[in-house]
Amino acid sequence: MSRISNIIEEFIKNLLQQTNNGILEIKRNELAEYFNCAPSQINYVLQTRFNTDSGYYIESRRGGGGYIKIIRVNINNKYIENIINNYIQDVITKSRALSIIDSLIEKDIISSREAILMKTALSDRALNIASQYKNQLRARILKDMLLVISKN
Amino acid sequence: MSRISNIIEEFIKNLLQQTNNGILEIKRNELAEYFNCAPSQINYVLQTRFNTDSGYYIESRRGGGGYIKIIRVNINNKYIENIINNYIQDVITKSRALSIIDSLIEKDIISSREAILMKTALSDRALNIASQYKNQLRARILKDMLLVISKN
DNA sequence: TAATTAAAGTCAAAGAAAGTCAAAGAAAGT
DNA sequence: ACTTTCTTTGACTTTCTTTGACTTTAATTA
Repeated sequence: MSRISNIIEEFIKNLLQQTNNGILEIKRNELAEYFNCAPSQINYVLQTRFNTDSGYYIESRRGGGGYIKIIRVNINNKYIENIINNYIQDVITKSRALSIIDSLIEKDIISSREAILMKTALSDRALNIASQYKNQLRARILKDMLLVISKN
Repeated sequence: MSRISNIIEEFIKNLLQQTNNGILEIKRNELAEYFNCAPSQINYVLQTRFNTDSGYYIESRRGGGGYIKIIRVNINNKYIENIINNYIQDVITKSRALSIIDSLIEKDIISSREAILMKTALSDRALNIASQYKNQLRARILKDMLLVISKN
C-alpha cells in the first residue's frame, strides 16, 4: 500500500489550505515521525509534488531550529509566460505536464473541462502513434495551449 | 472455450456497472492473478475493448501504489457520437478537424476558449515535429477530446 | 573558539507496479 | 489447406516509491 507519499501530500495541502497566505512551515523530522517514514521521504514528496511544475516553491534551513517552508505561488499571466519561456524546454514528460495542468485547476485558472481537454491532448493514447516524438509533441502542444490560456 | 479476454472484459464491465460514476480503478497485477493470466493480458483487453471508439478511456500510474483507471463515458450527445463513429476515421485533415470544432461552438457544445484549446492541440505548429503522422495524430487527439467533452 | 548537537540535504540501491513488444498459438476467412 | 486476424505469454523496460547511510549546515554549549 505504498501510497504514503499521497497521504503526506494531502496532509500538507490541507495545512496549506488553512493558512491565510499560502505559506506553511514544517519540521521535516517531526512530520516523518508522525507518518512513521524516513525523513528523506518528506523530501521526496516535496520534490515530486511541491515543485515549480505544481506551483510551489520551497525554502529551508538546516541545523538547530531548522525548518522547511512550503510556499504556494500565485499563478498569473506572467507566471504562465515564465513557464512557457523558461521552464518547458523542447521536451516534457507526461507526469510533469499533468502537474502543471493540475496546478492551473487548483488555482482556478482553468476549468476542469479545459483541464481534461488539455490532458487528453497530451495523453499517451493519443501521442503513442509517434512515440519517438512523444515528449517533443507534448512540449509543443502544452506550450501553445498555455499561451492560449494566458491570452484568453 | 470462451476466450479469457472476453471473460475479463465482462468482469470489468460488471464492475463498472456497479460504480455510480463509471470510473473503476484496478490493480493490473491483482486482476491478472485473479484470472491466472499474464499481466500484459490485461493491457491487451484494455487496448482492444476499452478504447476511445468503444467509449472508454484509461489513466494509469506505474510504481508503488500504481493503478489503472478505466473510465466509461456515456456519450449522451448524439451529435458527438455520430462524429466519432462515422466522421473521423484513422486520419483527418486540419481543415476538416477545424470545421468539426466550429460546429461544436455553433451548437453551444463547447465554449470558445475550449475551441481554441482544441484547435491549438491540432495545429500544424504543434504537430509538425511528427509531420508524417500529423493527420493520424489529429484523428486520435480529436476523437479523444470529443469523447471527454461528451461526458457532460 | 572548539566541540557537540540538531536539524535538513543528497544519493543510490532496492522494491513495486505498469508498459512494450515480439513470438507463438488459436480461430476464422477464403 | 492456406492465409489472415485475434489472443496468449513472457522477457525486458520504464516509471514511481521507499529506505538508509552519509554529508552539510546552523545553533548551542563548554
